Amino acid sequence: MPELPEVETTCRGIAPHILNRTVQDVHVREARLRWPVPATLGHTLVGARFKAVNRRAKYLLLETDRGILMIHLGMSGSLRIMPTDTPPLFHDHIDLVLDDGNCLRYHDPRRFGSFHWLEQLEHSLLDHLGPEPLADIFDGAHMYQRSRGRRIPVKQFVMDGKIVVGVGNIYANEALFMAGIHPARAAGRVALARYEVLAQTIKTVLGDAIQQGGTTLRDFVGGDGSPGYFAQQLSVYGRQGHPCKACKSALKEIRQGGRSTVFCPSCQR
DNA sequence: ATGACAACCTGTGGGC
DNA sequence: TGCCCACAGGTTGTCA
Repeated sequence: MPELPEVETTCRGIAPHILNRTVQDVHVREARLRWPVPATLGHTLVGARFKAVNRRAKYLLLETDRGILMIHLGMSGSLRIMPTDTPPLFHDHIDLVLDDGNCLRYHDPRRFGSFHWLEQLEHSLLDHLGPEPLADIFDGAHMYQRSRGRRIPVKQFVMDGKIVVGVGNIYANEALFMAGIHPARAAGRVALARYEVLAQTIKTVLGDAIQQGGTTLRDFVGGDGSPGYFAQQLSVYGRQGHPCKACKSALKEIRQGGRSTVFCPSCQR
């Protein structure tokens, strides 16, 4: 489900509600996520106080005075703040009960998300991650340099977390459209100047989506339960067969790496 | 190293 | 109406 803007929206939404709160109790109703939720999570977390809420790639890093809770939302995960006595719904797998009558509740029908406990800010899943797309060190030169000699389609290249993190299927489609680059073009055959444009469109589309509270297609909700409003600004994703907003040509859909790609065959070369 | 693909899991929508 | 298949915002692991 969530790409970087949705994770960032969640991060900002829950932060004010959990900062300086202490975990009173932990309920794990379903431990079978992408990786098993540690059986000791409750023991470790009860009594811990949240000190900072950060994000790295699509991982949420909830820092406590004892260690760090690392959460990934997978395809269908969401985190919400609600009164502890709210009856859990189907697929509400985990509650972190706070000391103010609220809880942080994790909902995830497909169970592709994960909970990890870190003693230090160090984990194999965080190794080898590419730069943050909104950081200055991520630029066209970086993509250009990393793409030389590669035949992989540029769409799949920008979705590779070792190149740049956080760009999922929706925003990869949108950024390529904005940059006028054909998604099937080999990554190694995109010129530096075009990568400079692409780096900028990635930053723009992610930044705009964060401002809109993310994209809600089906079920994404932020920390307060409200949806994101970026879906209405999508130019290509989900608009196959509809007219290009720039040239009115019919948008085309193809499959790349098992994922849907939508683009304008006229504007994108 | 690279790239292709299966795997993890549930829900939904379209076609018949 | 009901059934079956394809597909959905992600990522890891395996294999050639």
